[in-house]
Amino acid sequence: MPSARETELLEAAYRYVLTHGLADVSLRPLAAAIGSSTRVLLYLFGSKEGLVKALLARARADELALLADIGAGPGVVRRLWEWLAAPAHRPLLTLWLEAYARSLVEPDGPWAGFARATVEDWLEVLKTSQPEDVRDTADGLALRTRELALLRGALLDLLATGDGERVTAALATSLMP
Amino acid sequence: MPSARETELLEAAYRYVLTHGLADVSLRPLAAAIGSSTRVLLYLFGSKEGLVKALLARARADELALLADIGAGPGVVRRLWEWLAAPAHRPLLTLWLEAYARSLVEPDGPWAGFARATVEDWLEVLKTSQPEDVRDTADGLALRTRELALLRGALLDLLATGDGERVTAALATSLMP
DNA sequence: GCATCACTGAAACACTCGTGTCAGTGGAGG
DNA sequence: CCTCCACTGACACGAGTGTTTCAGTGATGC
Repeated sequence: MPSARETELLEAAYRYVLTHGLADVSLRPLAAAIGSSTRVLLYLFGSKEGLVKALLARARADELALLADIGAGPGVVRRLWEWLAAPAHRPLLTLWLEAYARSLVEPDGPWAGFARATVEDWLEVLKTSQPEDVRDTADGLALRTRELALLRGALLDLLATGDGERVTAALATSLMP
Repeated sequence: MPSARETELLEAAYRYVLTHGLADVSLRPLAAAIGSSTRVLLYLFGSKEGLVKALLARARADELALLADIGAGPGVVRRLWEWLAAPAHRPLLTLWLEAYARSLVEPDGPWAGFARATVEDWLEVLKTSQPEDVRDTADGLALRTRELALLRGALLDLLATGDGERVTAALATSLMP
């Protein structure tokens, strides 16, 4: 269990990487920005890898909190998209994509399994939102995989172009129950 | 116009980054792996940034060659997906995703505009594949944006899970003309 | 009062990084 | 032959990296 100071610094570091990216973060600038020192970060998190792992877990916690908040049932896709498209969430989602890509390129290290884990998290939510009688059928699996692909692909487009209008219009047919 | 030696080394470096990733490549290991030296890479490409830019352009050339090859007309989505799902193309696509994410995190530098550029490239291909009477309508734009999202989201899933069967099944309804 | 413990500061270590300097190669053209 | 020019090797420079060592703090609990 983390100490008070540890969660405090983790929170500050999390805010830092949301705007600076996680890929090429380095201890000294990070420590300076959050009013700490490399010595303390190393003391609390053991190593840089430990810190990155903690930050990734922190980001995942945000994601899981969202999924719990969204709930299940009809209209999930619409609610998920509304959340994804909100400008306030863009830094988090950019960070998410960064970690996703990284975990594919470098399957070892702190990133390991991140991409696969989020696919499964989301598929699970979509699954519990399906009517019971299709949940365990091949059609059900195909349908939620398709919904996930649509959301993620739309997100990619949105993050690159910022054109929320066009992308939301493209999803419109899926957003009507 | 690049010299013979330059394109030769670029090709070798391209093969290297396809397996090692582009994000944290460094000159010395790269030079050693392709039988060159940092001195020569710097001489030919001016700087590391120049080299990265050349590599990014090289990857994009692969992508554009594909798009030209696929052609236009009915069945594009199916043909595009067949190409995306081919295991042989996975390194290229992982590299593509890496560059995509990077260009969002770090809008300056050699990566600039990569994400936006590929969105436009692909939308263009999908557009010329649409029947003329919808090409310039709002519906046409929404439809191809949707197709692109589906393809890209499916690709994300595939790269993370490797589960080509499930993802292809999810796309099935879109793959039938 | 004293020991314990979480935390912190300063400085150093052993790297790796991109890049610059200076000196050559070898072959092609005059 | 001699000159030019694309290319290459060896090495050093300054900056930045994660990590370690050593030496403290200040508060808490006995």
